[in-house]
Amino acid sequence: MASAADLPSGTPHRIERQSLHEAILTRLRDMIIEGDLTPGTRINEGAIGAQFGVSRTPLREAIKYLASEGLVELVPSRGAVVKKFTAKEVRDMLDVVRTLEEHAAVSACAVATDEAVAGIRALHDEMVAAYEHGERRTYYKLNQEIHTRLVELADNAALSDVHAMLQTRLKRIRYVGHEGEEKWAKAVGEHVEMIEALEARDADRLVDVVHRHLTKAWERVKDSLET
Amino acid sequence: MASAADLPSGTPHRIERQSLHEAILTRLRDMIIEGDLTPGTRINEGAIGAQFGVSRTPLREAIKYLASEGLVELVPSRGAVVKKFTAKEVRDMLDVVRTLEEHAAVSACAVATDEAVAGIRALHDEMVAAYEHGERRTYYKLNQEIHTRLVELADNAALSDVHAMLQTRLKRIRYVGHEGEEKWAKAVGEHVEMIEALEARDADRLVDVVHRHLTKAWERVKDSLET
DNA sequence: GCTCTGAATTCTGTATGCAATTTGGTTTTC
DNA sequence: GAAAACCAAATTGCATACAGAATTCAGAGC
Repeated sequence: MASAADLPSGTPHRIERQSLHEAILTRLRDMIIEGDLTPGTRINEGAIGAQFGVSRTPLREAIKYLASEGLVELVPSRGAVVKKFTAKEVRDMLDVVRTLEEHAAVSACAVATDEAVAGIRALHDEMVAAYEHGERRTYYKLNQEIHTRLVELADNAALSDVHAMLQTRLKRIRYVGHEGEEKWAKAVGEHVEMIEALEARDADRLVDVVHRHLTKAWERVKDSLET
Repeated sequence: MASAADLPSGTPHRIERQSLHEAILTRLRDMIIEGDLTPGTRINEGAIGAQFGVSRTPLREAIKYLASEGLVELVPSRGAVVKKFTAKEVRDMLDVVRTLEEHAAVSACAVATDEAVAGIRALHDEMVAAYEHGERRTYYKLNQEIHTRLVELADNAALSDVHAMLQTRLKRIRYVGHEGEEKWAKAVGEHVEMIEALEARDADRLVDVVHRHLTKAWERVKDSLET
């Protein structure tokens, strides 16, 4: 740790050993997204706290944060429950995500630097490689990352914020939503169109592709919701 | 309170006496919005806790919730600081709000019930009355409420969520942004157009008005930000 | 056998206590 | 006189403690 003290005083990033409630937050969120805590489950503070080896205090703080993110619901005197989303709610979320990404697409074509676009191209190529090797998990992660990056290109913090929030709520659902081979192929095709439109800074075309891509995203997941 | 127990078992709203951290949350948020806690201020848990007459535990929980809402920033080992927004951030937020309200406008014209529209008309008339009496505070509150209701007409929970979040972040800024007489008059004029387009279910016109209204909203507040 | 009742248990909500880090001011040093 | 070093007070972060509400389960009554 001595090296940190040696750095010049105005260093951009500090050491910041993350606090416990922050670590718990990440872990809890992952548990919800990956399905360890299924929707409708009550979060037992004692049990989770024991499992994590922490007291209930920072755990409760993390839960409050998750509540504001919309991943859990706070029920008075009954603690927190993992939020269950109806098919309509998922559709509505995708609707908003689509609107946000379309908006981002327009801004991105206007302000994105070549380096930033090249960064997304790199991720895209990686993703296509993952697709060709049938690595769904890697594909999924890169896919998410590409959409996040596209929004970040717009250089609008508020836009990134709300997009990330909805993306987080949807992660669990889209994570489960494994599409069949031919649907998967089409999704990849749309992504190819996206990156091409972006590289050409063709806003109209990019908006169009994003629109189609997210409209289909709903079709891809909706079947897994009708239980 | 006995009447509650007598209600049939599946009653829509329970008694729900709100918990302390929830009450604190509302109070803290109001303090930030109304300027009692100015941007950049560190939130001293001991002091605020004493002022509210509560311990630090529920207070800290409320702070975590506010952090996720984006009203405060969590600095490791140094607590929470009231978030300071740059002019660009405000502009970006208004940009997203505009996009969201335009989207809401389209949906609203398609699915809104006559009663819901009538409800907004009532608020609108009240707001105009407040304007004519020069009651800026009442006007401001009704104005906010109308925009919230318009978004709610779209019947999209995610849309309402993210809109409310940005609206909350902007409240303090727009609260301060007192416009001059003629700008105020124009804002009211835009609102008249909005309610008329809505009552006519004229989506194109409504989108257009909303677009102009929120573009001007930026012009109305931007001067107060260049300090 | 089923429902209702009530005590025992579990769990949440809040307060308090303690260790570790930060902060502000004073002294020391060059 | 300015900067570095240090010490004391204040403050955050987390754990523990305790009261009150909710849940569970056993037994009584029908």
